[in-house]
Amino acid sequence: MRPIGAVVAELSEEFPDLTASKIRYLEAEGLIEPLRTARGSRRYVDADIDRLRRILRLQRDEFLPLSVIAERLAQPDAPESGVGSVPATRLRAPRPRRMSSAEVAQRGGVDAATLKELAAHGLITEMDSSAVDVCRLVARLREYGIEPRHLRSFRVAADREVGLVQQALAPRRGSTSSLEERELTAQLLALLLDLHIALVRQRSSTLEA
Amino acid sequence: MRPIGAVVAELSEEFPDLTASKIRYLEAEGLIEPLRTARGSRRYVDADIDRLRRILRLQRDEFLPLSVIAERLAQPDAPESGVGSVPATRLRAPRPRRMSSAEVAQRGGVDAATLKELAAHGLITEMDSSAVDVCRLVARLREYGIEPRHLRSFRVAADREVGLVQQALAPRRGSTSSLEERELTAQLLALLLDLHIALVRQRSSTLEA
DNA sequence: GCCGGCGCGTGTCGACCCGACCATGACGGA
DNA sequence: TCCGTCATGGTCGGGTCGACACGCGCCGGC
Repeated sequence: MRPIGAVVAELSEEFPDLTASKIRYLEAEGLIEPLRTARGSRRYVDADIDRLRRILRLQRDEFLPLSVIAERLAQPDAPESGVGSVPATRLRAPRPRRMSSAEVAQRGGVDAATLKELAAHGLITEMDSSAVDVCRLVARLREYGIEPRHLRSFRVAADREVGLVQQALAPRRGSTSSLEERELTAQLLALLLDLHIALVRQRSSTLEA
Repeated sequence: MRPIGAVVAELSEEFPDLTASKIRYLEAEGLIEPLRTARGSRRYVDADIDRLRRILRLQRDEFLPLSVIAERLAQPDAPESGVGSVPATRLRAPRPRRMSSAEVAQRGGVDAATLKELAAHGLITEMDSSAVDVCRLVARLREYGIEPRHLRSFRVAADREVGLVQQALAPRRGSTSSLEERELTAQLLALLLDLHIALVRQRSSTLEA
């Protein structure tokens, strides 16, 4: 239950260039709504401070624009860590362009032999921009001693992941537009990706101990 | 070796609202420097296109300001794939807190039975904040008819992924500080995660056709 | 009487878009 | 062959929008 000046003082440790002006602006943009005294003076409770702190961190650490921050705080879906949306857009956006093998190899920074190896292990099925990404990643993994043959299980995992989505959406087949279907596919894949991430994190944290 | 219009055409698939004006602006800001013909017309080679694509992805997917993008591209640390940093921070950041099963179930929005099922399938091994994430995701996947038993392969995939990292870093064991080691682990996991994403994308794009 | 708070207007910076105006090269018709 | 026109690309200056900083004049309380 503090006035705006106290809020600035309290948060100025973590955010030295926070000003009352900025806090008012955030309110004008609908990101916070503090209580008001009878005279119109703003009063902030602990929950407001917490929310404010989260907003400022998202700005400072992740450079998010306020509009995106607002969205993210509005959805209690994935409140901590709040990544979710990133794999979603990443999965949805780029519609791949077909290329020649030579182009893929060149852009991906690998030689023809490596490319053949990747195809043989099922890591590349289409020659397009996603294949270029795969090449680049494989090249970097090599620096750590990880070879394409070690990565076969990734192919299996990806196949299952996509297969699961296909299976889950099979009942709706035909009853929705193809646009909606693409959207649904992207959403489901994003969810599964988050699950994958969460599981890996769980494993790797036990690994540290 | 294409003029600016061709660049716009080529990239407008992935970035529909890309304009020549914007490309010129990015050049003015020092993010790209294409060749020039004798007459002064800009000419872009493949490397320029790749760099441009990375810049645009960082803008679209991570909302980074150009100044930060410039920095990031200047350092060859984790330049490729552009995503890397996101799973990296996601993987690195939250140090898990241990909780009771009841708390995990409550926070994750599932009942005790579901939690037991998840543990039985190996999807939850530790009762901590990552387990809460898993619960939430599973709950949402249920809306699509995907049950915990369908997700066993995810456990396997996560195990292999972490195992691979462990194996790859085994030779360096002891020769580096534990801090560096954690950093390396996070980097490698991020790379593998990107690979996973790229593979899934490749699969799902063939699925559409 | 001074300080903290209020709203309001104006200024700034980043990230662009757009229109004006000029140069070039390819074209089709007189 | 010459000429008009059109598509494409160049610079330059102004306009816009988001995200603020700052200063003003005005209040109310101690």
